[in-house]
Amino acid sequence: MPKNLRSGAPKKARWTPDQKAAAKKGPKKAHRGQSSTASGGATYAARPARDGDRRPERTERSDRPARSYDRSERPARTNERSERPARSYDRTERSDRPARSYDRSERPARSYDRDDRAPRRFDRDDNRGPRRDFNRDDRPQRRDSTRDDRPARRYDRDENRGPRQYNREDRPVTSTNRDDRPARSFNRDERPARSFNRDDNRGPRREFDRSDRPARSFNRDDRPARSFNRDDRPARSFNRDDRPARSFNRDDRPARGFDNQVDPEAERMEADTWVKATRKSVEGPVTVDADNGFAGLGLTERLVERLARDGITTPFPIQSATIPDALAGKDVLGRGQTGSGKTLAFGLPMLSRLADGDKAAPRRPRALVLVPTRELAMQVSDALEPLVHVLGLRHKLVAGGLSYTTQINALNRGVDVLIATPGRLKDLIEREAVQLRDIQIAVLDEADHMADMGFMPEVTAILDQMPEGGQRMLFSATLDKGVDKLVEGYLTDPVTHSTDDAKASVTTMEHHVLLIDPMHKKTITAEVANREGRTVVFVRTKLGADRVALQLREQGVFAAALHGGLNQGARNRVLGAFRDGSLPVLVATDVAARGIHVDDVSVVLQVDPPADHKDYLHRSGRTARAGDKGTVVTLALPHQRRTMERMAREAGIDAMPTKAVPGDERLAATGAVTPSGIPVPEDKVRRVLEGPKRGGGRPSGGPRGGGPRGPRQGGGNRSYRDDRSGGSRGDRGSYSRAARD
DNA sequence: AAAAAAT
Repeated sequence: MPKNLRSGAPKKARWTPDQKAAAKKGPKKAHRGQSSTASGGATYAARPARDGDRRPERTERSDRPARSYDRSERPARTNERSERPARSYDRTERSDRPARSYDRSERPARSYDRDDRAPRRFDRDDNRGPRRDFNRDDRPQRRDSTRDDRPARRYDRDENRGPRQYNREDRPVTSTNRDDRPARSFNRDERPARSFNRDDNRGPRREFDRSDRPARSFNRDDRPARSFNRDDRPARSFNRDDRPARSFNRDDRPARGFDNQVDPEAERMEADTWVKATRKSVEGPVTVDADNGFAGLGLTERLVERLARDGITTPFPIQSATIPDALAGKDVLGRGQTGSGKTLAFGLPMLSRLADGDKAAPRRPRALVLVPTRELAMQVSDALEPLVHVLGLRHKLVAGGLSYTTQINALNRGVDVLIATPGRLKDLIEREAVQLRDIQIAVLDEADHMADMGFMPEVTAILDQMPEGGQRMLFSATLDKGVDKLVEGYLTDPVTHSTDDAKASVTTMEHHVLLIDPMHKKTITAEVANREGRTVVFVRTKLGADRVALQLREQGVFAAALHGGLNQGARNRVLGAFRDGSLPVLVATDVAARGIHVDDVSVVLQVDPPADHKDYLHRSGRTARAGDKGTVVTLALPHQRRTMERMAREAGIDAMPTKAVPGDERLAATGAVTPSGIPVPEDKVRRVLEGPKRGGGRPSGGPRGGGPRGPRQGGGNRSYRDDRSGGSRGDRGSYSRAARD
């Protein structure tokens, strides 16, 4: 019997010794005499028979014909099910009941069979064989054999017992078949007694069920209602709201829809960016001024000009340091946090070098940029887009959550620069959609993250596919063991350039570590997050992100979660809403800790402390970008104080933990405002985060539309990336600031 | 723990 996962304690505990005794003396027992638990009997006693109970029918076994007749008339199959105990009874091997559900799960068609059961019942009593034949249309061999095959069947049952329960719980497919499955399997597990009861005392068991589990009996009788309930389930409905396509996906495994479902919108947004960038690149003539800092670095003139068109004329330190060496084809080890301008630091020389060579052969890209998250990949792709284009090169973003087709097609046409996350790239390599033997330049961005245990095997597998002697550039915030290994294994005489020291060097950033009582965490989180401007709230887990976002909304702070458990479309929408200002608070896992660029994040609030000082710096790097001011607030529970002190030391920040309570002036000093307490209406959340309308809406969706794109679309595709062109910062283009990361 | 591929 599986452990009772949900309730924590076995239901058995509820039975008094008297009840147990009663159970043992139960009527059914009398003729069965082998109930393995007392539960059925006990519950039986507890509940009087109802009109709806099948008992009477059952009792009347003798008039089987009549019965089968009744059965056929019975609309709900469920009822029949409950009668099954009789069946198990026939089978000497009761113990195998679980096996039965196992079979079920294996036979999707089963639900259909169910409707057919009425006849089956009939058969059952008299002639087992026939009945069975009827039900199992799909098993020819069985059909002809009647009694002979019975043993075999039992055998199966026994064997499958364990598996079956397992399947029930875990298999999405199951739920797909039956609307009520999830609830059901749940219940099953909770009621150990049930399977036992089944055999012996059908009636009792049933009563037990009914009285004990109102919801269930309700659902059973009334299936439609149940499916309805399904929609109400929080986690689920959340997803649903996000993804118009979801109902469509429903047939798929939930996990899949949730995780890596290819989102058409994500695809379209990708295409959209491309169009926009292309349009921008053909605006009026530009002159490269004499004081253009990029002019003297040796880059192809077209690139310098293209940058100037977007007002980018002064290289960041890491750029001026790295570019000459990178242009010379040397291996480069760049140390610097995101925000220091890494994308252009490797992107410009890479493209400049590629500009001269032959075009890429089909499926054989010439350069590879490997990044740890999809968002980062998109950001890099966007940043390089205009530059790639101006050189007449081609690039492609290859990452999970996007369709294989476009990626494979692009690769077939030939791609010069591949921007990829490791998983999908490896997948495509295995599918022979791409090979890396022509890679001349490889870049590892956020290498310290890529060197994580989880990433490392894939990363090295990919690196091993590339020819030796190619140029490798590796950018990392730190040089710890993992990165060291990459450097030793894959870089040759690297030139190291570092702008900062993996320490907090940004002087415009303020750090606060607040020592708080656990009971105040929710309130304080809401206070700190509730302020003018954008706030990024970091939490440790995906579940935590959802939870904190919900709690914030309940307290009147408009927030939404961003994490890897969302499908790509939802990720894009959330990030887009945050970037365009319609969503003030982003609650994220570390998926957003690195590289993600959003302007004007005034506060980074770490509800859960980061894992280490590197993460601290990466997370805090979401604020105070490019000279802006920013505040980093970290909440620490008492037991986290020492860790936080150490981390602050390692990160080079000056912030001793100080106690804080809700309404603290210390919080107010950072701009915190006590939230209204009026929950943010869910439809507002939906409105802001919803995808393109389906059914009756514009064919290709809302404002991000797929229609002809004219200048009026200047603001364009906000949910895909930062696009503030035309704003106060001038028309610096899509890679204005993001590119400097 | 999260992220990164799905089947």
